[in-house]
Amino acid sequence: MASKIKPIKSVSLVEQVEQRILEFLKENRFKSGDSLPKEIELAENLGVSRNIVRESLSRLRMLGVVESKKRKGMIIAEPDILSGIERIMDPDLLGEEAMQHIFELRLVLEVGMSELLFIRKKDSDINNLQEIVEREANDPLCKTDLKTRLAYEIEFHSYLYKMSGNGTLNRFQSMLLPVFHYMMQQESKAAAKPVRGTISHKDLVETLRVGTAYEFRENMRNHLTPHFNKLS
Amino acid sequence: MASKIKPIKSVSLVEQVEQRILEFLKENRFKSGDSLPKEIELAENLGVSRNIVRESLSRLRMLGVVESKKRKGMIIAEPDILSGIERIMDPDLLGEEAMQHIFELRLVLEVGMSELLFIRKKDSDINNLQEIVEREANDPLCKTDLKTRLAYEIEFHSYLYKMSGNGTLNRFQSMLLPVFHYMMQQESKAAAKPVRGTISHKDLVETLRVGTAYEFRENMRNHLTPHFNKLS
DNA sequence: TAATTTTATATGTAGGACATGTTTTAAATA
DNA sequence: TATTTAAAACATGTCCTACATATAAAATTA
Repeated sequence: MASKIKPIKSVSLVEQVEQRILEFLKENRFKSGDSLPKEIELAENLGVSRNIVRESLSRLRMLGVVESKKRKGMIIAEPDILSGIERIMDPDLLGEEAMQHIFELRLVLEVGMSELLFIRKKDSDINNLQEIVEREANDPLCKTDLKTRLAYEIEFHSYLYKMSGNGTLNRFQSMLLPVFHYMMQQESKAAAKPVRGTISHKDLVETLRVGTAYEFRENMRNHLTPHFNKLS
Repeated sequence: MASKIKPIKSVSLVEQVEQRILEFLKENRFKSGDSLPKEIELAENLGVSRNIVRESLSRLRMLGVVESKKRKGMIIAEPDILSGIERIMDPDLLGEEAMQHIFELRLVLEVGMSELLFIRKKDSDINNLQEIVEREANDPLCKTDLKTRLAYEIEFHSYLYKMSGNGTLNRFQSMLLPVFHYMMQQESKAAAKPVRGTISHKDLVETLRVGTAYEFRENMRNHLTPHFNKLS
């Protein structure tokens, strides 16, 4: 066990101010649309320069907590929990461990998503999925070209996220794509055996149409078997 | 249908610079530990003031993409995909829709997580879970006090995330807690009938011990039934 | 009254100055 | 010479002032 020396509170001024402003907003139950004190007032009240306040606000602006208009000042907005992630979800920036975690997350989401799909599926959704599957089946490239197959794979699974009716989930999936791409490439390089589960996209659509959430969940688990087998 | 006038690219300088720096890092395959050009150089090369560069770097610093030391300059770090979310995951800041999405996300994760649990479970984990369950069963407060029951609920489910062996997932769950708390309070206020699934924590532990990932998944789905029933 | 112009103001951008704490270099001491 | 100590150099951190820009609000005009 490490005898960690001491963490000490050596957070930057900007970070402290950011926290103070966030606390201020929470404690005072600021609602979307309310207007914030202006930068100079914040700076004076906090006893720091306007620069520091601006850096803090810039961070909050990035997270979608506040929005600012030229003369009107700054107003509260509903933060976007994904905006921060969006910028850095890139294989060139993330570490191996993070990538692995995210890849696993995708598997977890798709298996766990079943219930939402059955609650919110519409006939048009099934038809659209059917159309994707047929296009995939009739595409001769699909047998030979890995890139083509990957494209259908993505199109199909992306549609499922959209069907979930959960916008956050849906956006999250679109961010996952680069990581997904990267991991698939690694896989195809390493093993050179693009094993596929015994359950196809076609089967999944059929289950969505006439099956149950429970069946779909297990079929999806089966469909993803090659990926699960890679875990340890 | 809206005839949206024009979005136009009216992004702030800070945002542009942030993007440019991120692109710069990606394109040049910067690795963790590499050092960035100094602020003044960035400012000169980009043709903006040092203030702008600093605001951009402040954002990247928040996301964990870079770290800075007094004289050494700034170095690349492995970004933390959750650091942005962490600050704003608060019922007082999030909107109703986001809260709903997050709550659903929790359900999806816990059902989908089963496979990871069975891949990574250890005997000590089972024993620890068993201990939690027994403590819960022997606590007389559990029958009457909703707060106590909620505490056990959280302790149990939190441990599952820890067991998943996925640090990202685990941290994410700890952030979810405030939202979870909030939603549970809303539920108990509205219906006043804390319905519980037919599968108890004890059952789940037993399934973890002697069952399969498939059984656990369905049992967890059952355990969460009251929450799923609230969805539409 | 309605349309137009002007004004006031809060944010956006720029650039200079100094503080702070490291790292390197140089000086001083043994 | 080797080691310790002090000085200088330097990048980030903080503060300040000034001005640009856009727009809500006020004043003016038709």
